[in-house]
Amino acid sequence: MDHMVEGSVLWLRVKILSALSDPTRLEILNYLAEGERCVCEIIPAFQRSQSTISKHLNILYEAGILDRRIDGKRTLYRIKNPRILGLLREVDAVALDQIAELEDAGRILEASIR
Amino acid sequence: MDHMVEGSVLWLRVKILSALSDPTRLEILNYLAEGERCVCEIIPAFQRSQSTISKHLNILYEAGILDRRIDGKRTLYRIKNPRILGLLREVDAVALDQIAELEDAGRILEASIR
DNA sequence: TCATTAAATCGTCATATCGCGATATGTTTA
DNA sequence: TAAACATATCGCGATATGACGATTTAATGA
Repeated sequence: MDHMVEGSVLWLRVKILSALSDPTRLEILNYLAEGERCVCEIIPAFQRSQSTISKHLNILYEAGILDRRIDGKRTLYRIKNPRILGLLREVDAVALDQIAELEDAGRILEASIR
Repeated sequence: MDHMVEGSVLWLRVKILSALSDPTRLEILNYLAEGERCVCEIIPAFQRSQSTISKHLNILYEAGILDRRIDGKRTLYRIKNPRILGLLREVDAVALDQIAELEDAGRILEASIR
């Protein structure tokens, strides 16, 4: 990410994809798919420290994936662009294709043993 | 990626997204969208060393994104699942939404100055 | 105003990633 | 079989990332 111009489409693509390529952040997005939640609700939902969750939320925010608003002493986060959920479903589709392929290979192997 | 079970859907999702979250690899995929190419063609198309390109290709291969076949002394790589191209288009759509949003903000700012 | 609560930020480890040159492996060709 | 070619792999330095506890910032409420 060094030779890239900040704000270029390639740079944005990488920023979005990097933000998504972490298991905790994917689970947070899954959790937020239900709707807006405050940090105080998100923290207990995951086995991570407050500072870790806060950092993950900020990464998703900086990548333009989450939006946030402050309400009193709480901060509420929500998915900014619902298109991101479609994107994640596409990732799932690719992952499921890979699993199906493995299962096929397994069946063929089993059949060849018998 | 520590508490995850290898082969789980979450693990696969992260593996796919991590493989995609690098500018060189995104450009390689863009290049391979045209069709199968040998490593000897891919290397000169990018400002990276042979070993670096080879490693990037292997990461994409390990993530199940590319397929490869050996033909004589060359290795040919191609996109395995065309669905990955749809996925990348979705990423672009999100990135373009973000650019559009920035441009809107710019227009509003400009108008407020005048 | 002082204590409490909520969240962000800082400092620091441990680990992962990217890049490169050097080297190893394998294939064709002379 | 030796030289040349194509690619993968190794080893290493520089930088990035993720995790945590401690600290800071900010708002509320007693």
